[in-house]
Amino acid sequence: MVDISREFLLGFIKIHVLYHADKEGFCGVDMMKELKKHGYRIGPGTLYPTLHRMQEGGYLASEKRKENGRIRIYYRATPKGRLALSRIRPKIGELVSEVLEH
Amino acid sequence: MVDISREFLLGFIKIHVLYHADKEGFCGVDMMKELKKHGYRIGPGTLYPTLHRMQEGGYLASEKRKENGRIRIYYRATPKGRLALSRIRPKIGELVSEVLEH
DNA sequence: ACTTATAATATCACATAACGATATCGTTAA
DNA sequence: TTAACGATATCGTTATGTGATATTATAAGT
Repeated sequence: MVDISREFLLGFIKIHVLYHADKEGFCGVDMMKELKKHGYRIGPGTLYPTLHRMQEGGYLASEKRKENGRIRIYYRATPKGRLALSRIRPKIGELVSEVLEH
Repeated sequence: MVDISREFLLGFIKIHVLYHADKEGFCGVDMMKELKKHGYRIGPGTLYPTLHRMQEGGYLASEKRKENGRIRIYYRATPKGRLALSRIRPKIGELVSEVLEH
């Protein structure tokens, strides 16, 4: 655990993934860059298995696209993924009202 | 994973734990009740090892107290725990501005 | 055409964590 | 003294996290 607060924030990463998968779709490297912008350092050895599991769990669907000759795998949220996101939202609200506002 | 969004929310539970450990201290059963109020079902087999790990990681300190004859172990946040919490707060803010507000 | 560089994704091996079921341990009530 | 109970601990299995490394495919250089 490199960063002091890493163990608390792994779920946050997945939620960001779900959100972006719902909003616009992304491939692995896109997501790593996006997460880096938010201050999360996540390596391919963590991200890719996570994407695979989220897909197996039915939260994400993937599609292979050729782009500049490269094959890239794009992920989108499934209905189940969107449902999960909608259930997570109020929990974020609770966390805020407790941890941020008090 | 019983609940659809459980895997995303485990970190939330730890953050609630950290928050309450900072604010008022608690013992295991208190925490289970508190989390239940927030809609998280967490069993002793998950909570206690988590508390132990958080203590080993230096986030929590514990103190045994006798209460109605029962020995109960109370947990408080350490300086490191409070530091972690202060680093987590802005991440919650980011999550909100992205997932809740957009 | 062949080699090299590069970019995206996948896998391996090990360590750590989640969690239901069950056990332990100490105290009070009968 | 022992039965019941409440709080915490442990076990065993399965799942997850992670760095390091491999694979795959195209593009660029010679």
